[in-house]
Amino acid sequence: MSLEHAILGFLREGPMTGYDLKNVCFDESASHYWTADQSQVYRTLDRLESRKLIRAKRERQTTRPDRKVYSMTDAGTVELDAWIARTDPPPPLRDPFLIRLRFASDLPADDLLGLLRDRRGALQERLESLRVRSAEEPAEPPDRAALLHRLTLDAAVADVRAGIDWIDDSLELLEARIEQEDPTPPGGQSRLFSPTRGARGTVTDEGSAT
Amino acid sequence: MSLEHAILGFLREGPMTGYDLKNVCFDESASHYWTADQSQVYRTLDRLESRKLIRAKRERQTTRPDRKVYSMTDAGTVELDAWIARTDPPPPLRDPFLIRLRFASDLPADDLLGLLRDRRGALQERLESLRVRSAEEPAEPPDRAALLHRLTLDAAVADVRAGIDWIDDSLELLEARIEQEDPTPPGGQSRLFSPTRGARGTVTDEGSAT
DNA sequence: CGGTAATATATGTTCTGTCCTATACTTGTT
DNA sequence: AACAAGTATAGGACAGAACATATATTACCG
Repeated sequence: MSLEHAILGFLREGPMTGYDLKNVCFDESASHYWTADQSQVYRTLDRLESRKLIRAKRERQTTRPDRKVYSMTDAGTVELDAWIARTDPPPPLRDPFLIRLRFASDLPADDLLGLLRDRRGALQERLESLRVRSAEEPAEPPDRAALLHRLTLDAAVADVRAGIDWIDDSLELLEARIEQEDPTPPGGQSRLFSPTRGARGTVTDEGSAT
Repeated sequence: MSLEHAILGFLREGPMTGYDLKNVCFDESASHYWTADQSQVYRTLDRLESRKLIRAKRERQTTRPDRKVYSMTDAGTVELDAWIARTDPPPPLRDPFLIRLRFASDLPADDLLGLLRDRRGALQERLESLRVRSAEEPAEPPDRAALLHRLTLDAAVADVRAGIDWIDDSLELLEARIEQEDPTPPGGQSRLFSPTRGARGTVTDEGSAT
């Protein structure tokens, strides 16, 4: 359902081909909150067309293969507006990493901490790439649609940051607990230099304070 | 894959039936980071058994229908440990609400704000139920496994709070923008009493500061 | 001339997850 | 006696998504 309406949303802003939807809309514009496979896009377009929510116009091209330019119908606009006004519960958190963590109690202490640090690194990378994308957007959104797009980026950033902060808190709790369980640190190695965590601020205001 | 390993994880802590896995493990213990359908649990158990990662023992019961108690095999333990040590990228954010928001620019201002406020309410409810569940857990986790379980709860709480904070920021930005676009507030209704947002602290320290 | 990349669409297959229905036995309620 | 609720397992049907592969055209590069 969501993909259908995302496509309707994009098509309302202007006619487009399946190719553009995939490579421009989903890969470049919406990938931080929704992704879609190429095959999924084309099949969904077929379905939307057969339901008369969009309409296709085949275009002969001399320099490129033929393409089908889709545009909204009135029925499509109605359907989209109805869907947008709908309210349904926020999607539940669903993260394999938390399964791992939950059952990682038998891991050697270092591996356990390593698990968290790896995840932290991955989130940090994601945050950086979101920062880049954010920077590409106009600082002052020109219209309401641009502002809403900006808000979706903010949501993704907030999500990743929350993950990083949670990891930092978890690392602290775990390190304390591990020390308490085994009061003999292995050869001064674990406590003496700890590349564990940067200052919290570094995470929060994206590097400017490094 | 994840469900399989979640089941292996639970079974490592002790033999269990499909019924218990569904009603105790997934519905009560793990629901804040992973859920599973009843039919999915039983089918996954079948699959794990056929792959020799778990083993079933049929138990005749006089007072209740027969049940199959599953327990781990050595192969299952190996598989679980390997999976836990694996590192894969954090799941991308994937939220239909952000699709709605992104394409909601044509909505009347009040409806747009209503969309966000509704979502905020739903998240607040979720936060409350997490708070209740958190309170049921021992304040000081007795062992490492209990600590890890606690961390998963913290992750869920952090996730929901990030969502609420993001909404609050978004409401502020949107209200400013709407006012700027239409400098004539409709009959003093929108600005005079604004049930829009509680103090930020209220969200963060769960109601004690109401 | 051959290979790769970009443009453009389409289909087959598989997996995960959800919903629904069915079956069977026991206990407690009306 | 009928019915609901709890315990316990199972399977059909289907939607959404992921993965793989196929095909056609043109442009560019070595």
